[in-house]
Amino acid sequence: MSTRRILVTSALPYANGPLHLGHVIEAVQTDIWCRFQRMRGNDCIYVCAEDCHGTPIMIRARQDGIEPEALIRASALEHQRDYAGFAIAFDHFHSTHSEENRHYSYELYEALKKRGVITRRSVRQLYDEQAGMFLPDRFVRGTCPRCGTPDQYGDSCEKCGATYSPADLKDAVSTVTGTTPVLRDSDHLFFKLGEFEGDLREWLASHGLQPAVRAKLDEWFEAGLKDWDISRDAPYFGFEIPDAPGKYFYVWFDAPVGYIGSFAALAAKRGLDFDAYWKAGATTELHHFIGKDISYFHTLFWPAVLHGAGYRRPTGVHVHGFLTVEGQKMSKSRGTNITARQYLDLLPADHLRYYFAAKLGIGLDDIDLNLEDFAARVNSDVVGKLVNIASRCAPFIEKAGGSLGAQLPDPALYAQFTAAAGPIAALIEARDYASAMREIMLLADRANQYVDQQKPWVMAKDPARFVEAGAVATQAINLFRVLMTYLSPVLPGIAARAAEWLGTDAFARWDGVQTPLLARPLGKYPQLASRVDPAVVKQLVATPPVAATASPDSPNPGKPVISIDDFTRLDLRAAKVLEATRVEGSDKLLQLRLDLGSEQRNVFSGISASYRPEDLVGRYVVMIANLAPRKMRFGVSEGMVLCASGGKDGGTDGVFLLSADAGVTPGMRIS
RNA sequence: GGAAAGGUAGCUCAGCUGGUUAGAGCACGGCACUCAUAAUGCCGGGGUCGAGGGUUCGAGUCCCUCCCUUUCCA
Repeated sequence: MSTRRILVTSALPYANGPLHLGHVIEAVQTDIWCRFQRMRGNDCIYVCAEDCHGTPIMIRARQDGIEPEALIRASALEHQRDYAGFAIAFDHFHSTHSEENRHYSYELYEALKKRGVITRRSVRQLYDEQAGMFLPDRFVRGTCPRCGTPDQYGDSCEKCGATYSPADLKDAVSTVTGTTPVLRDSDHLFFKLGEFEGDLREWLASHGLQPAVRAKLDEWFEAGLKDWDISRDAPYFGFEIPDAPGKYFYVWFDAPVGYIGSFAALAAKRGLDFDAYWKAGATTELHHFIGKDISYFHTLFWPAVLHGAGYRRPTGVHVHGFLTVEGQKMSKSRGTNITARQYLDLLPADHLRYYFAAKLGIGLDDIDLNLEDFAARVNSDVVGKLVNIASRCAPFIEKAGGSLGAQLPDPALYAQFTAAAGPIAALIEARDYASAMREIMLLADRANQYVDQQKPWVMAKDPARFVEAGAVATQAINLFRVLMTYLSPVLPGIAARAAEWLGTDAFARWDGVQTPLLARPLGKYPQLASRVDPAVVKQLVATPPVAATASPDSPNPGKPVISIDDFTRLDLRAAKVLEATRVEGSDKLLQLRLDLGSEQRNVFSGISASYRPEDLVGRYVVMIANLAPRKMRFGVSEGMVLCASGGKDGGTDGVFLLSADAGVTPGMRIS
């Protein structure tokens, strides 16, 4: 088999928030494939990068009172740490805010311009005069022009599903300043996607995209390919366009270029041949793993841009569905927006990797993380079936002298297991991991049946039959080794521990299973994996742990000095009380509906003893807007209202709400 | 609104181009075993395959209508 040279990417995480399990499932899908390719002897490179540009980053940095560069640096570190926690084995993780990316963004742009597929025309957009900037759709809210639902985004209505232009919105408000935006014209640069329809059709015809993706593409072709707006006006965090001062590349133009930039940085380090991977006619493979939300960019714009600029096009674009939790889409207020870190703080990475693998097929269907199912599945498959084969046999090896036997008592059974190497490899190659896991677990059942039939524990009661029991164990452990080889791309942590026990080369190569492990001394059997406690799994969607506070009994607690950065982590806002109601069943809590300007929040506050609900409506309070939502018996509290209180030591009873002076409007920042 | 995907045992899912009594894992019940992280093995109960029509000798599998869920709309 000739060695394939493969470059693989997964979508770049955006630098404005932590990694959540939706990012993780994609990275796991990609990582399994890459590890598998390497075991097969292929030369497989996996790159990714931090996606750093765009208005949201700029606004977020401004809100946090830091430079965008500081924001993206911190975010990239956090993302890489979390990816590492899930054993995602990147060859390189780069940044779209890098010299390499600037270089290739310019190069692609220049090439496209030379080819005559960049055009310029005027666009009328909403402009925030106070902030001095054009507003992306997501930064405008207003009333849906069709159904009249208030407080909708500038591009579509959540209620009736209508899509429209922000200029059509009624009572539009900028979420940046809270002011009413005006219409203003500006020249934009466009990529003439329609010029590439023939090339795209030809490319699609020769590449095995998933049927659902293909159907979607047909739909897009049917509708006609429109020009793509690739520029944005200053102020914008990104790359300024060389021949268009004051204009920047739209983040979606330079984001996929991040794949190139990241590879280029790696190539410089390793001395790889750049052209062999990226220039037209390249014989290497290029595979992108993405979520279905961004398939338009990856199946139309990206191949067209690459082709237009004289670059090679992707070999494969592999699209997966979204991750849902407990049957619902991930939602902060429901507590189902599980971050990578939250998971890693509670449970081992391999367990989730297995669960995802067991559910990832080739379709675009959403994948549900059902917590009960997760615990049952992992405990039963990974621990009860797979690891059990090894752990139940290890004692017999020890009794037989500590080494694997010199031959297999049942070579035919072993051959059945190794015969699966081809079919299982084909399934993983085709990214049908769910089917592969099913096949593997069927074999795990067979291995347990074998042990059960042989009854080595009966043999081990008679010292004269220790060797016989050891032979059965040798057979079973070899069966385990075959299965562990198939699973090692999925379970790198367990595979690493098993390799310490069986030998470092035990799972190194896919076809290593052709040679059984015999007459090899084994170390002490290690705990390879442990069961998960369903109660712990439940905590994934429970209240995020509240940061430990100073010990309550220290008088006037002398809290440590903090930096301005610590302070700016708090998003303090002025909020207007829209509704206040007593909470049935609680003598302390009031339920408040707060207006934050851009949104409304539901907050529970323990002020019932000091305030009457009817006195609160209409007044302003101070709230922490970025406090993690907390699930309470009566509902989810999405923030916290600040009060002064004397406490029992202060000698004063009651709590006292903080408020703001006249002139304040809902959502104003407090600093 | 337009389009797509899906609705199969309590749960998570397989069921290819229509063909014998609809499958798996988990959960559940019984039995066996005790080597193993209360693991494993054997047996079993459990589904009008979203609803209603139609095509066919025969439909979970094709067609139509409807209901529900999810997603996409640059």
